[in-house]
Amino acid sequence: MRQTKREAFPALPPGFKSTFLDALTPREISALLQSARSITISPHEVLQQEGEPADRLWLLRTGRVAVYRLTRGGNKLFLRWGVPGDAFGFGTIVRAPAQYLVTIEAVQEASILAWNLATCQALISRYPGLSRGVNGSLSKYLDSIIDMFVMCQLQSSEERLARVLVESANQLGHAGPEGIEVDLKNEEVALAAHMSLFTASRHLSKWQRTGLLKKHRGKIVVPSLCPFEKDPFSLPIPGDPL
Amino acid sequence: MRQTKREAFPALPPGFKSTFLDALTPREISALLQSARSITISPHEVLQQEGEPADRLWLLRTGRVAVYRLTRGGNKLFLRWGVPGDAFGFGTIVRAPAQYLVTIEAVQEASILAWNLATCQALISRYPGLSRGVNGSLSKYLDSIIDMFVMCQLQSSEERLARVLVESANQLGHAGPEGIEVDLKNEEVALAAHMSLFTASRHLSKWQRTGLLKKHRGKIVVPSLCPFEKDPFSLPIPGDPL
DNA sequence: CGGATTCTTGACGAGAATCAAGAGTTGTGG
DNA sequence: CCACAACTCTTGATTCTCGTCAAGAATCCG
Repeated sequence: MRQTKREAFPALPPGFKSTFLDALTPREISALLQSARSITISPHEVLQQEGEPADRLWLLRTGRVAVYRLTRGGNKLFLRWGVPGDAFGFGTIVRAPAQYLVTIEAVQEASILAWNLATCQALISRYPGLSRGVNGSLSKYLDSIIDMFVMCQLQSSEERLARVLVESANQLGHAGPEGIEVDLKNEEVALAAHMSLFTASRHLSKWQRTGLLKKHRGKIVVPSLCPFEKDPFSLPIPGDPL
Repeated sequence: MRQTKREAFPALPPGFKSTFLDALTPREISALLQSARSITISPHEVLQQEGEPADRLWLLRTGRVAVYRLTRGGNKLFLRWGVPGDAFGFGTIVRAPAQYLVTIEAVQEASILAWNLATCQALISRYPGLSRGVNGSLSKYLDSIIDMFVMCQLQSSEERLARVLVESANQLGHAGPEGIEVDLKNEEVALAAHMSLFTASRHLSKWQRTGLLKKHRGKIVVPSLCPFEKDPFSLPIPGDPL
């Protein structure tokens, strides 16, 4: 119902849905959008880097981003994908002055709305619904991080990779002649599934031999036969490890 | 400054500090405390169980609790310690109707303030500062979970155990004749450090041989020589793995 | 055609879980 | 006060998963 109204906003793409805006009235959303600055970024561009002072709040309009932590060695530790409707940079309004605590990078061409620190502070004191939106978003992130943590602690590399493939197909995949195509390199899937490049390659090769999927350079194709419903890779996996 | 005022509340122990209450005025805190119910629980008692409908918001007054997830096999996946000032059960106010998504259990005798669902809803619409308190708490938890995740992905079992010991000594430890005593069984330390009982035992034995600590049944004693400042176990560990 | 990426595969080894057996500690009841 | 049971901890042997390294194959691009 409220969503129907929100679709009327020219600044937001049709079908746009955001936990972040859920607690706001259409009038408030309108005011929020007007005070935002619109940005476009390309794949591999970095939106925010952990450690930098947090002075911007973002709302992803279209496209996809990856959220990760950098290790001391400069490696990436994947945390989650960001999809349209996701907001980032909460440190800016929650515990200013703060620093970003994750790094965010585009994986697809993305369009973003941004508010600077001063605007955020003005908005937050004016619209209490904004705080509740932040609550909802933070709570969702917390949930998803806990899930990711549980996954990494309890599942084998094979299970993790399968899950990542299904999630990626859902979130980043697009229909192709042979099925759903996911434009990710082995390195990127491995990152998201928290395993080495080689382990990922081995599992993927095995699945390709079994005919579960087809691989190309920088792309994985899974047959579109109902893989959206249930994890198709959960079957070939031996006994439930729990 | 605000903290000085808060110490005046008879319902709160002296020195009590809580992110959750930080955004509220003394008057609001007073109202909040009056509408709370006070509870006491003993070690191993379960405060909330994941999956149950979230109908209570908690604030830990004194004592310690453990926050964890249950696996399908009934095993525990440790997430964090809860210390006085920590609040739990945010689902109750953030996305009602909700279910608890973690299990919380006392590890020490604990005293807790609780608000039921109806009260929460009344309070949340009345005091916008409450939302900001929730924001701060959620953001803190998110940060700590990410840290825990990073730790588990990048550090060896030895490093993790060392870190857990130091943290446990800080949070649960009490002074004894030979040093700081931590009343945890091997099984519990292993749980917190995310490793098997046996791996934990091996590392602890090794450290005991080196003289870094002393062990008893259900208790670990670390010499109180400045272990509060810096991780004393970081030294014997070989090259930095990153 | 090079040159740069990306991917594959095998060999090897480190780390940690599992299993098994037993030693040490605590508490209880006779 | 001792004997026994229950619990907790230790240690070694074994196994498994997965990361690392090395070498080379496949693909893409200028």
